[in-house]
Amino acid sequence: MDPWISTQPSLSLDLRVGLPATAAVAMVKPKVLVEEDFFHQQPLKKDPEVAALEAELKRMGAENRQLSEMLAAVAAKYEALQSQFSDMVTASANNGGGGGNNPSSTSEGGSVSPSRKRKSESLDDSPPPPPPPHPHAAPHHMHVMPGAAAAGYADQTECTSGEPCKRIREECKPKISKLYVHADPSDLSLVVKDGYQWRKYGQKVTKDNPCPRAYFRCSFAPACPVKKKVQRSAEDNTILVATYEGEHNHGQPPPPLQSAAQNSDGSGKSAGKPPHAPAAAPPAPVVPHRQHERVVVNGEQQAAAASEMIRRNLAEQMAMTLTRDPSFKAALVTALSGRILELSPTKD
DNA sequence: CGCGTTTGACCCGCGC
DNA sequence: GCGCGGGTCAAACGCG
Repeated sequence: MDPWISTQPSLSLDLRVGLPATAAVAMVKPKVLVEEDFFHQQPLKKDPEVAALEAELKRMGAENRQLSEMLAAVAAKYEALQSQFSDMVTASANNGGGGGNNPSSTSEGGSVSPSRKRKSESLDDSPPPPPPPHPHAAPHHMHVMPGAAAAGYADQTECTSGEPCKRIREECKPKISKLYVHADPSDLSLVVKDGYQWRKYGQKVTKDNPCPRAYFRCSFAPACPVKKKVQRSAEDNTILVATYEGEHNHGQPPPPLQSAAQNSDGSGKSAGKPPHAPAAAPPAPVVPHRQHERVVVNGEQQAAAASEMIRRNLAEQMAMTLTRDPSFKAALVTALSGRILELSPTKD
């Protein structure tokens, strides 16, 4: 993600307060160009007013440069923090993931096991098999909804003697993300096309929602621990809420060449045996919430979508960082007040 | 016949 | 301890 920042050498700040961050970042230079053209097209009216405006423009330009430097500093800080964060993530993946200090989810490695086996396993005193190395390759937090707990990177505290295991289980919960998909209300199939192959293993009517909830497991790789719950929104029947748990430990299945998006969800019967792709898991291929039953069908489009998401996230984070920076605020206030004073009718 | 879905039953955690 | 509700299992069923 950082490459995008580095490709923006001079994010000349165009102080458009109130606009979305993405827009503010996207349109930088045009305004300056227009103003320059404005001056160039009126060279004859070189009266004091124009001179004053020119001086003001120079002043603004200087401020612009200053703000750009501040922005660069913020971006550098962001990069540093980002790399620090990824280091921590990889470190924790190496320590906790394979270290054997993983009290929950030990059953994920085996193809089967969960609850019912647990009883017989508890009778059997054989220790649970060591968990497979947790991939954690690429956190796909992009489409994690703010309310959805992304507990994947919760600090992996050990089970201290006094701590209730409940807490441990909570912290070691697989990463959860939510996806909102717009679907035809007449379509009763709880199908969310996200590019992976899913096998339905259950359906249940829950208390708070008359619409049934469907349970899916990733059927692309036998050992893939990812599960998915799909349920229509109680408020809006046209919205499917897909809740993903865990991370894929395999690559995305190749898109079908023909009849794209027909079978991409695993709802199709002929799942077949897809070629194995043991590469590190890419982020779950999708999808800003509220896609309109639209599937990213090839890698290029996925890359583009992911890149777009990254840029958007980055822009939003930078905007947040900037708005939290008091010095940036001060500079902004100075610039704006200067501009307001300059435009005020009492000016003489 | 093989594979995926359906669906009723069971298990287990949690709150009271 | 008990009941409730969510999650999972597995036999039955359907389809190609």
